[in-house]
Amino acid sequence: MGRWEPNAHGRLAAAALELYSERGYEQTTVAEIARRAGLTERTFFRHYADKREVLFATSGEFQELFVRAVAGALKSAAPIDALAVGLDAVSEMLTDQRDCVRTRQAVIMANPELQERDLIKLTSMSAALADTLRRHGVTEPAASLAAEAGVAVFKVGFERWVAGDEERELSRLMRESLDELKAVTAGR
Amino acid sequence: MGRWEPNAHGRLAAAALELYSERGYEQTTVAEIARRAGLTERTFFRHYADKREVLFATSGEFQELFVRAVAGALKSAAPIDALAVGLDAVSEMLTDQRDCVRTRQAVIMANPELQERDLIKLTSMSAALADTLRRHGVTEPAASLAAEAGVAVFKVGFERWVAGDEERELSRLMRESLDELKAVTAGR
DNA sequence: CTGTCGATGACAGTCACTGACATCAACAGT
DNA sequence: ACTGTTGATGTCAGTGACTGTCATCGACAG
Repeated sequence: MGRWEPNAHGRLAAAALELYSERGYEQTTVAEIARRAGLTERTFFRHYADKREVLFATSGEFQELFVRAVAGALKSAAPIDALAVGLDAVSEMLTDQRDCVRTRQAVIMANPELQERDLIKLTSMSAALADTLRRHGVTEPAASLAAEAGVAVFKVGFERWVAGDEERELSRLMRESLDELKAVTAGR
Repeated sequence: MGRWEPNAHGRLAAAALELYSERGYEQTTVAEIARRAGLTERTFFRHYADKREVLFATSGEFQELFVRAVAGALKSAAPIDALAVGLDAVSEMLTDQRDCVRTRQAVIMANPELQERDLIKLTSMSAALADTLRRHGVTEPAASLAAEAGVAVFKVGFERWVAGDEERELSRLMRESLDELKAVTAGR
């Protein structure tokens, strides 16, 4: 057995989400998060680069899933259809964790600093998708634009899922959003 | 004559851009910016909410120009064509200030915190465009998606303009980007 | 001449974040 | 069993962004 309680990383993330959700992001100090996790402030910053990052621990995993799904589909599909496959993959992942995702999103939406961090994660996602498209022969600027379009569809579909009642499936909302984007860019 | 030198706001913005550009954003303290502008740190924060915001003083004006152009065109054009008119309007505005815009963009690209702020300004722009589309009868989610698409085209066109040589006109790059987006969402 | 106003300065305080060094269980090699 | 190393953590003293509060004092209205 180790010298310390295991999973300090996860304990910090859980404590942070609780506190941000209970009293708000700004009203929570890093020292409080660390104390609830049974650690010190200094140790918090050894696990997370800053006070915001603790809410985005899984974003790398999320990005990888999206990118892998798109890369797999690209061998036999047009870029826009490969992106649809990726959107389907992430929809499934999010559907499994609906309550946790909603709590987290409520915290993010309540604070501009967290929204900024969220946006740069989506930009990172867009860059990774564009890179994948390029590796499969899509040229610029089509690759960047397709990736941006895919992320835009994700943003709108996700927002509707979080805001709406539980009846509407995420994957269905994603497909509807993609169809709307196609319609609107076609001039309708 | 006033008690103080005029245009404290502008002096702070100029001093900040200089210092960020000369030695980098992180290596510059707010006290240094204020001193170069002949003011104190406390006064800096009366003019700008934080150290980042001083680089985004004109973003409100920029957003208004874009929105107004789109709103004007919407009376007789489809959403996507109205957005094209807006892109043309902002292209003209930026073309007039090419050197200053490039300096500023180099500073932003060199620092993640500034990129985050840039992204939330673009999101604000997207929200304003979506609102304008809704006011002109476009329903959700088409309005949000069209707005996101317009901003995506702006991002890609602008990036190519800043990165490329001076021969390529911004408005031309914007139109090319929009055409590429149409092509890629149509499945090609 | 006088009272209000508005932009600024002065100053103390909180908190996010960092660097440097100390601690000490676990573990490997002998 | 002895010992040196390792790695996650604690401790502590910073720096700098940002805020609240009160003082200052030309301009300007009446």
